[in-house]
Amino acid sequence: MACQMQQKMYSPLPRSFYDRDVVVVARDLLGKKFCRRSRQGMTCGTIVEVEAYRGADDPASHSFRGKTPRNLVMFGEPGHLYVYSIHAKFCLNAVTGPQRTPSAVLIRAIEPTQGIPLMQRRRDRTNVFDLTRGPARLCEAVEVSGEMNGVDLTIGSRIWISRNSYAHVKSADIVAAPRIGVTKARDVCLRFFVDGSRFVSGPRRWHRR
DNA sequence: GTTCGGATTATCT
DNA sequence: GATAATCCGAACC
Repeated sequence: MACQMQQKMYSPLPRSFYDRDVVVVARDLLGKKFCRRSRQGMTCGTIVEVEAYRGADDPASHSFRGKTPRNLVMFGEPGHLYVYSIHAKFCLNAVTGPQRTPSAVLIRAIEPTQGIPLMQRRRDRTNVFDLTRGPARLCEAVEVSGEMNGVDLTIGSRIWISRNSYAHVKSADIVAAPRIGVTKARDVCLRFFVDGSRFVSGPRRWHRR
């Protein structure tokens, strides 16, 4: 029985989860369990901060100027991992749908729940708040790099996202704010994070003017 | 082939 | 909060 429950908890979210509007998926990803199994061991955490990147209508999105070798995965099937490099670091996204729209959710921060010693070793940091706060820090902590670009998130072998019955995030607990680091479309609030979480990167409050 | 800038972070003050 | 470090992809020639 316990085994069955664990099986259900760890099973990856299905393709249909990702095959929806990118903003819906982004908000729905908050509170879900992010899982990464590597040769060194398991690292997991609760997703607390994300950003949505649309397609042709979003000048801040990589897919805004059409298909290139770099952003090819964004144009493909939803539910795949899109990894890109920036400033000599990596960031990881989940490709969303529907209708093959080139949209994706950037996962900016998780609250570590499993494999913390492994994360501390990879990051060369002991402070738990410095392990997975920020997209590039997260990638380093869970060992995701460019080689994993395009991996299917619905298989559940190396990397996946699952339901999390212990951390249900209500709509009222979600704060929307402008995306961090983007120079275009600054006025659009497509960054979402769990209100009150200490594991969120950047400003945790944002006042609408 | 060269230039340019970015969905960042660490390390200062 | 400001700045340097750092490297890859895209755009242009």
